[in-house]
Amino acid sequence: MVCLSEFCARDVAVVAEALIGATLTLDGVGGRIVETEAYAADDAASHSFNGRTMRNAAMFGPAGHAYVYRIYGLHLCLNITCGNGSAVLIRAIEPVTSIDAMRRRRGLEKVELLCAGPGRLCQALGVTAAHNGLSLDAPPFALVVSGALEPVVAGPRIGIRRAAETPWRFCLAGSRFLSRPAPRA
DNA sequence: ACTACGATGAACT
DNA sequence: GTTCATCGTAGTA
Repeated sequence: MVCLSEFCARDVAVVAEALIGATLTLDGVGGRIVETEAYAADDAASHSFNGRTMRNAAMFGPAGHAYVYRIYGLHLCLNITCGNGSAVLIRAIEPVTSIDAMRRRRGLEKVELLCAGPGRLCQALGVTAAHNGLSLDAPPFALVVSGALEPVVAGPRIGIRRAAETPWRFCLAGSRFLSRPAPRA
């Protein structure tokens, strides 16, 4: 496999789909990515749509880095940058490693819910605002993309008002770890 | 300075 | 299905 920055520096919808099945960890805590969304630069739903600002600066930095932002004043969301103002939101992970650490942060909870949602997975992995801009190809992060061709279903993105029909949410077909039911194929 | 509003999650009915 | 906590950011003045 080519290096991560090359993998990410492609069409953001292609990257979002290709990231399904990849393994993401932070300090060894993490698992398999099962749900993503693509946000392009020329995309009315994207934070980068109105140009570079203090908050979205990481989206305009190198591909393969973290873009972390706060939403609704309380939750954090983690994205993987794809260059030129585009990024992939990580919406759900299937917990694999250090599930005990996730439970310490999230409380005793069904494993299906530990990383089922962008805010939940940030809490479970221990993502903080200090991780904004860091490479996902170096500690404390590790991101290993899957060589296998995963069965993916696409549908509309969650929780946006503009460009609401664009089918840029990608889910691992049949996964029990999604933030919401997968769109019907 | 002021204001409106989120790429959400949890706790309700 | 509904409500609401909670605040940084960005747009406006």
